[in-house]
Amino acid sequence: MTRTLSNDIKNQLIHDSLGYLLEDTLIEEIIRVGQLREVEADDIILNVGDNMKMIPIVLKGSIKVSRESNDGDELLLYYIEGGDTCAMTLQCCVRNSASEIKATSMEKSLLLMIPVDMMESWMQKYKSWREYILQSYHTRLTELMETVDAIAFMRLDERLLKYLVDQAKLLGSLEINLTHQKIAEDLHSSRVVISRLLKQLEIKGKIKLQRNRIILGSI
DNA sequence: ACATTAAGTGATT
DNA sequence: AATCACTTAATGT
Repeated sequence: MTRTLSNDIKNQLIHDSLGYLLEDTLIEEIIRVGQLREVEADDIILNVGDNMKMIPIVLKGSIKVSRESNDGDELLLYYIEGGDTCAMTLQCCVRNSASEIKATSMEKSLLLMIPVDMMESWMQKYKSWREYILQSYHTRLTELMETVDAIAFMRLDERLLKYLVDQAKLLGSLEINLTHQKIAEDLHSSRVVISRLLKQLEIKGKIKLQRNRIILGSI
């Protein structure tokens, strides 16, 4: 939660990220009720079992959404980037049920929190809001299918490479600062296996390995 | 110098 | 592809 940013900056940010998507009167309402929230890298925004009463829209940065099993095993589902929101959160907000997913920030990010109560009235009032939400659902579903495909049809080494490339694209850097352990968690594999596959990728010249860091040759 | 954590390796299932 | 058990390397105090 931050109050340190001036309202001017807040308004500017909202206009920049959402202005071309949503009608002006709605933007004004968003500015009125939305709260900015700054998160650091690796902050947990939403955990499994949480009850959210605010819907986050990502203004800056990116969020990782993952599934978690009872015993703490994870699986990466998809990412959310600037200007986008998470449909799953929406659903669990409206039904006021516990979250099925976990959301973690990948980098220092800026979120705009919208109280759930606004949702329903906006759905009625604003065509652009309905379209925005629907579009969000669609995007999420498409991305989800892509991950399902990856899990079902790709070998783990292909999946790993895709993961690295996605990561690089998202954070806009060929240097990926992750441990093998973290990668193994996202892909729901084990560290040893990931280490070995990474070694193979290095031998093939696709990446360079350092401690806590992987450098991609190209995207 | 020592402890801690990340990464590498061989063997086994 | 996963797991175990162990080694080696890098890093923080």
